[in-house]
Amino acid sequence: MVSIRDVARYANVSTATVSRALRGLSSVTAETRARVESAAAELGYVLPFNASSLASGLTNSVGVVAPFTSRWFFGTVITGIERVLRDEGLDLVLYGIGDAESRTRLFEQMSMRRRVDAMIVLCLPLTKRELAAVRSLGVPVVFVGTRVAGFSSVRIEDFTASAHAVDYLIRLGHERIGLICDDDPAPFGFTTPRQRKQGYLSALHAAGITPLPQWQAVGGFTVAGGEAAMNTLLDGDSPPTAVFALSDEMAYGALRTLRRRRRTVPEDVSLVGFDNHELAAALDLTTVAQPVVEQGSEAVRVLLDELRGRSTTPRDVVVPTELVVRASSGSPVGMPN
Amino acid sequence: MVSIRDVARYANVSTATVSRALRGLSSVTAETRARVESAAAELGYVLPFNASSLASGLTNSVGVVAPFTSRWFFGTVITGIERVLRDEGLDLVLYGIGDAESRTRLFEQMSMRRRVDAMIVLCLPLTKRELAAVRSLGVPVVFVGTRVAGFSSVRIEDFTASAHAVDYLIRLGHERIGLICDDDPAPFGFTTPRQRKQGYLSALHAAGITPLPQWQAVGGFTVAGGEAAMNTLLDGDSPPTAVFALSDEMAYGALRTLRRRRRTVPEDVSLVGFDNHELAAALDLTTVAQPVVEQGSEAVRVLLDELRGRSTTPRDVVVPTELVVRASSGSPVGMPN
DNA sequence: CTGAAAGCGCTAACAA
DNA sequence: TTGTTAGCGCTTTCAG
Repeated sequence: MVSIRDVARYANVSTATVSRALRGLSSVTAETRARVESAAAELGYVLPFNASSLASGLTNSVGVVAPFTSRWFFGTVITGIERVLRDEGLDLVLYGIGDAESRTRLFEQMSMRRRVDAMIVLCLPLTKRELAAVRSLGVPVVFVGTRVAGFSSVRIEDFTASAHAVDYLIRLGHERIGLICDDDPAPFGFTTPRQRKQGYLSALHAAGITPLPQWQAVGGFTVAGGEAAMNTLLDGDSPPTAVFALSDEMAYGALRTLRRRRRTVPEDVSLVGFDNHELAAALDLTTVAQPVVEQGSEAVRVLLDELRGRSTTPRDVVVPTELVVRASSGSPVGMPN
Repeated sequence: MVSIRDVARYANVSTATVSRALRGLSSVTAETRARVESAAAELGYVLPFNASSLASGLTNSVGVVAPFTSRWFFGTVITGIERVLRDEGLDLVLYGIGDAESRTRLFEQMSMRRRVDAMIVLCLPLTKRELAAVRSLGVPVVFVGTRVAGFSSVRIEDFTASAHAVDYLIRLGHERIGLICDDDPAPFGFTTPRQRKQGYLSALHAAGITPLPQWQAVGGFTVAGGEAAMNTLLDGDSPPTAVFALSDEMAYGALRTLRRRRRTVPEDVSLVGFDNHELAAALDLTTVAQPVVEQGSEAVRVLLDELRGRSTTPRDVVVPTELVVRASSGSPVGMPN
């Protein structure tokens, strides 16, 4: 196995110079660097990660903790994260916690200790215990999608965005506006559902509308859940003429129910989702769009600022959302447009 | 920073014993192991990855190369991979190659050299050059979704599955069967599209049907592409009464076109997709289902067998597909059911 | 800007 | 089964 010594000999310099040249340190002549680089290329040499890491104390890796990797939102954030990390020459180590058991295990053993230089946690409000564990890592941590005291975060304004979407339905003339939400408290401790729900309530309140209990149904943030929830809503007393689903995926399920039960959209029921999921356009779904790739890449930028000492106080980056109006929403029948 | 020596002192053993106990080697008394483990827990100690790695020559990491992480298929495979890796105590390092530039960069610098103990490559037929580079890593490599000479693979039978789906349409009574496919050669060098297309052609051929050129349209494996392709198909001479889309996402786009152009499904046009994407059920799409999480976990199992010397010859694991019939397909109008 | 040499903190071989 | 000790292959002082 070719070592740094081979390269040093080949390029007629010391191993220290090889190390410096290959890491791009500025304290090397352009000419020397060129010689070292061509020697390394010639011999097919790259600095072995483990030896460098041991000597320098850095891992050149960032850990990403994600509850799911298969859901569109998470996969898309990860795309944004990965892209910027790789540009910076950092590796992305993925920690999935699909269920309670692996979550416990992850935070008990803290296998990322001394394994990563920094961490990004996706949409996962941590328990006090978990936060303490994460803090004990002693590395910069950025949260995406949730705000956590003492840490940086990148997120959207769930409350405001939801209120705005519901307000749009009110301005269309709707008075009976349903909600497809999640259990409260939500699984995994997600806080997003509650904030979006508060936005819904706030908008109704501002318009002087008192929401009836039968206007709310639990959809569990899945397509199947949205489907069932819409059935519940339609079966209630004085069913809503418009429905706000807290995620596009629940809205897809709701659309299926409406199709099955021969309700036309938006004439019988208007529907608004949340996310601008990749299929929202294909399904003509009005929805609250959030920049997802950008939240990932922005999280890395914030992280790098902390990692490289450019920033020392936690930052809270809020990225903008936008209501995208498509064909699934309109004024209730009998209203002028 | 607490070191292995601190733990050794605390537990009254040598550092070697601490190392053995913490790695779960069998050559340690249960009693000793317990003492070491509690000492480590007490002091919050885990074996630092870089030092262990340098001394042992192993990284305890597996590299995963994926062209996308945001697409459902890839995110889902990664879920399967991650889960098994973590159970085995291995880390997953993600290498995304969303564009040609990052692909080139990855295989030029081979940043995974000495960084991972093994690799999984997702759905990416590599060029000769890239294969040579990967081979030079000297670590086990498993391909998911493509078969590569000299390496193990986990995949489905694209050809057979497609032929079967088209044959189903033929048996329903369809004679004019369209195809929404991809460019040939496909972007990234994907081979899947061609194999599925061959399956389509083969099924038609077996039924004595000569496919007309206007029955084929390019959809680029995206929703928008599927939408456009379906428009093309409908505008052609003697348009098909059934359409086979090589991916569910293209089928979604096709559904949108059909909805917009007031064609009913399946009365006017039957539609069959491929993947059993998470939304296929919600959209009532008949499709070829493939086990996705399982392909990921199976790939890891194959990898572990090679990594641990249990297997030395490449294996080619083919997982089964299944045609899932839903409401988007039926006999052409005028046919008895 | 470059070189010499002393670690970085484990693991593996060997001995007991 | 456990302890002793010599590396693993760089990076980082510190000199020059």
